[in-house]
Amino acid sequence: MMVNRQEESYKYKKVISIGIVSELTGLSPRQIRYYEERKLVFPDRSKGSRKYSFADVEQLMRIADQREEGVSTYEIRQEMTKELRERMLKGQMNAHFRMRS
Amino acid sequence: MMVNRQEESYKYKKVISIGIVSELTGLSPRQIRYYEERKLVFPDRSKGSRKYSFADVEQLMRIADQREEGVSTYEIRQEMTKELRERMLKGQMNAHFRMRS
DNA sequence: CGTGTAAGGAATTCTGACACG
DNA sequence: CGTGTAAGGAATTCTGACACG
Repeated sequence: MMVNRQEESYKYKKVISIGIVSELTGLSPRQIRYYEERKLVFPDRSKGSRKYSFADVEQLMRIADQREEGVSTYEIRQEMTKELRERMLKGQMNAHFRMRS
Repeated sequence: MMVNRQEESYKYKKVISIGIVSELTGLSPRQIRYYEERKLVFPDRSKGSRKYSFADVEQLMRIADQREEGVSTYEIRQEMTKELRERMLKGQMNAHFRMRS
């Protein structure tokens, strides 16, 4: 499951405009912008307009699923922060004990 | 070097507008459109406007290199057709003899 | 809270054409 | 042949705001 650097970068390169993201996710541009306001996605800006990565698109699809289940943007944000904390902790443990994942 | 289907698709999904492709390749929109006219790239259309994949971007970078070396669009096209013929022939041989690549 | 919409402006993209060479 | 540019129009995106609830 290893991917070369070039291949990997496709997933994270922010090159997709909001209209296409809207088509890809089924979310309205309004919703997509609102989720940014709530700090759930972080597009780049290219001359004023938002640019998203495929990773962002995946993230937005997860958000859409959770919203359908009635999860609030605040709760989604909490969950994200929590997962980030866990990943950082795991990273620290790896650094200390040279664990293999 | 195997990549899952999701990962793979990022490379070929046509989601990038011409302005971003221009930034990514250093080519002008005019040049990019011209190379399409010469049948060197084949963007999709989303409501009238061209959409490119990362594979297209790579292809355009190769074209840019060749053009700098003085290769004409006609010659580049010939080379592409030739490579396609070879790949198709190889595919046929695989089908017949169950060769492993 | 989450989303729709109308508003006005700025930037993008499209095509066909003329220019140069 | 390959590329720049001005032209006019259409579609996109942006922001801040009002609306509903």
